[in-house]
Amino acid sequence: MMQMSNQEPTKSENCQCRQDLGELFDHRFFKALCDPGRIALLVRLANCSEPCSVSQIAECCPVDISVVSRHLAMLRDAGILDAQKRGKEVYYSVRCSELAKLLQTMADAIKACCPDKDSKTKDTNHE
Amino acid sequence: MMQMSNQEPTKSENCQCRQDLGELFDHRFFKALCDPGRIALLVRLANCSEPCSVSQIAECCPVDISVVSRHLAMLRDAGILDAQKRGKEVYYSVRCSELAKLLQTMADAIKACCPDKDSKTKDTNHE
DNA sequence: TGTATATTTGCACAATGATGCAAATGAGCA
DNA sequence: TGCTCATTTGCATCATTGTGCAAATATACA
Repeated sequence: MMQMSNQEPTKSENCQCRQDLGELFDHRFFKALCDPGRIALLVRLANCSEPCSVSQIAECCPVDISVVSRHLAMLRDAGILDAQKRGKEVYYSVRCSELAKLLQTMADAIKACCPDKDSKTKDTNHE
Repeated sequence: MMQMSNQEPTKSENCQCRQDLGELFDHRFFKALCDPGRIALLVRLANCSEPCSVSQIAECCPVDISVVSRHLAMLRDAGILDAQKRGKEVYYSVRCSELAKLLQTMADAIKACCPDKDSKTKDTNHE
């Protein structure tokens, strides 16, 4: 999941949100991040400049390493993390660009739904 | 929750993400949106230009109205929706500005963590 | 006050999710 | 091949969550 499907806002209406909000806001993405432990893993990896192995990540976690492994796999399946195998170890890292882009797209979509355009709409369809 | 706490990136380091990612990414926010039914409610309300009552919203939902009421309350408690009572009815609407701002802040925070600054960093700390 | 409508809440039950342990799988190395 | 380490997976258990029904609460109105 988390395919970005780079679709421009159609701006056929002055409300751009009627099109694809349901697809953009995928509950699986939010489900992946609804657990405090998984959030912690994301933060841990985001603060890390390099990919980290499961063991390295699990060092600072109070839970069993199998739990960490499962959580990392969930974040990977949600498109939030990237995993690459080097030897016996699996190195996880945050898919920063994709994640940032998705959040940005969500922010823009919600912004486009604002009834009062106080948030400085960049496409001012003046009429 | 969902207090925005308008803190500027400190940019003391070239990685701005080390500060408050853990607070910014609140699992309660994601938990509120991890259910497909609640996502549908958010989309429904975002597509609506005006606030809608619980009954109006529940009309297009396959679940009991009590479930809708509970879901709306969860989204309200998460800071995603606004509720205001008019007579016997409670009208819900999306807190567009706040929601967009939160998503934007998250996007920026993740963007700042990108190891390769391919995503057009707006604050180019050139060195 | 009594009635009707809108919404919320208590409760029970089913479904889902998180966790730890142990076993299995995969990869490097002697 | 046999051994070791890293990671994943099966399984059982416990906790959390979603759901619907019924009752309770809140508000408007006759």
